[in-house]
Amino acid sequence: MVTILSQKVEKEGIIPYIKLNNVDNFDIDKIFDCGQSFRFDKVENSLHEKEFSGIAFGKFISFAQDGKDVFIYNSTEEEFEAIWKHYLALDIDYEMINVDILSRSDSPDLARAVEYGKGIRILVQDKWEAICSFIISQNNNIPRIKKIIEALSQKCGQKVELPKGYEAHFSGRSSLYSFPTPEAILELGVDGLFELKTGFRAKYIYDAAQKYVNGEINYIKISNSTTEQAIELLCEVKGIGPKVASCALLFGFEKYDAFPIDVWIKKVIAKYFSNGDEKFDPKALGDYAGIAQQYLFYYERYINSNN
DNA sequence: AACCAGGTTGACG
DNA sequence: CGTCAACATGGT
Repeated sequence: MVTILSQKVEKEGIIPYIKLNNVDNFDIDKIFDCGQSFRFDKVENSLHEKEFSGIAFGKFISFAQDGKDVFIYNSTEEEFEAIWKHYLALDIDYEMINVDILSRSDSPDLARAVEYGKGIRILVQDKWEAICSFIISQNNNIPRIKKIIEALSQKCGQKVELPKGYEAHFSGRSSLYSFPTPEAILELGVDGLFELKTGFRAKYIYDAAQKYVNGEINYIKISNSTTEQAIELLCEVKGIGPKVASCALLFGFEKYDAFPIDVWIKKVIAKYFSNGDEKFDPKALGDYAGIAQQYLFYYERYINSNN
């Protein structure tokens, strides 16, 4: 499905990158602009039509795109196979998923949302990072979520180096520190977290770190559970409710039927999926309801930004 | 100067 | 069980 067209090797002035050609259902702007990840920023004055760079899995990485050509800077072929291919969901058949979603409902609005959101991919993010990030996201807005996560990373993450020659691919806004481990969060303590302007979420983050380290939150067990059970497991952490749990599962655990219900989606349900007073059940949208949710979310925000 | 931001908690009917 | 203020902080 995805082939590596070329891999430039490091030599005078030419930095290594990977190029993939003819990639369908893939749009870098939509992927990094739909609110699922917080550590990537658009690269201004990119050599490509669109480019986002940031930190994931402790590495600086940049994803760029011209038409159906995708470029990955600062990755070897081995790393691409081991990490980025899965992270970008390039091993997942979105054509099939879109067909499946559309087969679950005859709503023309859903069809429009899928059409409009085509190209979004659910990243497969680090599990701890997803849990922690979406705790921070509660009752908060995206710019400030990013700011808090950056501060947290600078405070107790690991320094990540920007390889020589990659300055042009660095957005310059995101910092060069990895996302902190739960152990580092424990060392920082509730007071340290509070100083980073996390507010009432400080004790929530600490509790999550504690339960992640001592095994009360067992990511293997969560992975092997049904989405319904996994939500219950995650909700044992103070500050994780059904919405945050669903986000962590959708964005970190490949639980594509997890369906986070936030204020926007509430509006979507009321507008498009209200059948009298019968309650809407996300199960109606099938095994990929969470991906449908992303399409609907992205579409609804677009509708509301143009009026 | 109020009100909101991709929610959750704990208290109260 | 459903409802609702309070919760930090920064931006309009």
